[in-house]
Amino acid sequence: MGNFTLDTSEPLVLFNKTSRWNPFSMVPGGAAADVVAEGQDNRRNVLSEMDLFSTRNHSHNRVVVKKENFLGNDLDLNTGLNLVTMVSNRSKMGDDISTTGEDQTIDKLKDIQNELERMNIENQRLREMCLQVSNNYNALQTHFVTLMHQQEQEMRNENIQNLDQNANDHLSHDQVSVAVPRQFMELRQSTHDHLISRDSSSEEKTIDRDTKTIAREDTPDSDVWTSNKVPKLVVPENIEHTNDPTMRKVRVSVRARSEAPMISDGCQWRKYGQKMAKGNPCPRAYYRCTMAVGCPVRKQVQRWADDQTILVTTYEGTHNHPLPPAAVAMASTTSAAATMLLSGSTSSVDGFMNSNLLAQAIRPPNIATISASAPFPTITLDLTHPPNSTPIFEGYNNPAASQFAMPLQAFHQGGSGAMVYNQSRFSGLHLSNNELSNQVLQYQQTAPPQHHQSQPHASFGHSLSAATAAITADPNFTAALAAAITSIMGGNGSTISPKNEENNNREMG
DNA sequence: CGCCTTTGACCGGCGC
DNA sequence: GCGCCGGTCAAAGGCG
Repeated sequence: MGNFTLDTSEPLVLFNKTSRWNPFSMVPGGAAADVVAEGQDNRRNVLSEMDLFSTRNHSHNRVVVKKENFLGNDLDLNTGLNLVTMVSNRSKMGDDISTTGEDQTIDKLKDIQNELERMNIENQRLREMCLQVSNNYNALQTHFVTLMHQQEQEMRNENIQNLDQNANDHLSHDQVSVAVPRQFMELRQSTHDHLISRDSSSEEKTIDRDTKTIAREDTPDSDVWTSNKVPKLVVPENIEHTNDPTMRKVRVSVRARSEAPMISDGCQWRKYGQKMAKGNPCPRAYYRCTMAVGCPVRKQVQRWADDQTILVTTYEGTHNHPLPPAAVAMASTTSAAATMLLSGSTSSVDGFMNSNLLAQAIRPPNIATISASAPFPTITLDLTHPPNSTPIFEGYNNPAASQFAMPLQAFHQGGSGAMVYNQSRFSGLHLSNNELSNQVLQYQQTAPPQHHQSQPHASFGHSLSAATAAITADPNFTAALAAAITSIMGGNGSTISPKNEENNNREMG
């Protein structure tokens, strides 16, 4: 696998149907072996392409020589350095070479030509596939960004309207989502009047932050993301850029069955602590996002006490920087869940999810736990009940596959479990199964569709899902293609780097 | 050298 | 006030 060189940038000259490949006519005037060996790039590339389909492990630099040996051995012709002389002599001597030998040679050459033509066709087909996948990826990315932009625009308009018209109104059910965190945190101790005043200030903050968000896209800060570490990043416009400490109090917990010590979510994390938590024999690891200086996002990773095959990842906070495409899915998921938790209203969930035609297709119940008994309001997405047996994010060696499959899997229905809804101290929330499901399905519509295309099918479907996810997640198309091929070929691996795996295995047991 | 993990110390909230 | 607990800090060391 690692030896593949898939160069589709140039037409394959010698494979071209219009130019028949003839080893004796490769170099007009003779000296075929010498000239080829000294390297005409086109020809060398062509021969390298041949190796792509060969079962033999050729080195690129030696291919030409091997070809020569091939002719020499199989056709019983001396094609060594004296090839010029041989060819020349043959043309002079004419009948010295037996006609049966020539026939055999011609037959074998024809076979080789046929083989090459088949390879050429196959190569063309692969190129078309690559092109199509690339186009699909670009189209989906554009669509996704467009939807996110629309959603942000809607939210901004809603904020402005509320600010203009409802400055002195009572809190309404459809309060702007970002205004809710403080509102929620103060519920138990604030009077109605307090809520009104706080809400107004929150709304002002919201608009102010929106302005900052827009400004940030044009600031030199974004230049950070032109580094070669992350070739291309997407500003998650649905994700609020805020350092508001109240937002950090909301947590989104993702529970997933995985042997991997840590689920790769596309972000860069630095571990800053580890503690033994009460009631759990497995240590809890603390990570902070290191993709930008001052990013407030934290996450905790811990195996579940009741079932240590289940990994619980708890996110807290909102990224204050653009995210790589691979991280957008998870960040969007957690952000939407957090906002949903805080707003308790479909109309205020970031414009993320409005009503949709698929709502009736929901096969409840989902798994999402909202807990107010924890120190901080927490919504838990339980991904341990995959719709079709094996969780998608396990068993694929490309992190990108898990990055995308994991959040999406939470939203695949198929009777995946029950939505546990605990409102104990949550009088302010209303969140029905239907609402969550509506939002969830809307998210599905905004996500690259190939993910759920793959769901109904078994192994190949999963492979395809992993492949398409990898391609979608990886801005480097070549790398993504390699990952995709690996996935299709059934590679195994972890969702994290070997180093991390080793370390985390030691830690997490 | 930069980035990461490790790990003991420290801090603040909470219950008794 | 004290102890427990969750969360964070920061120095030390490892790694590529």
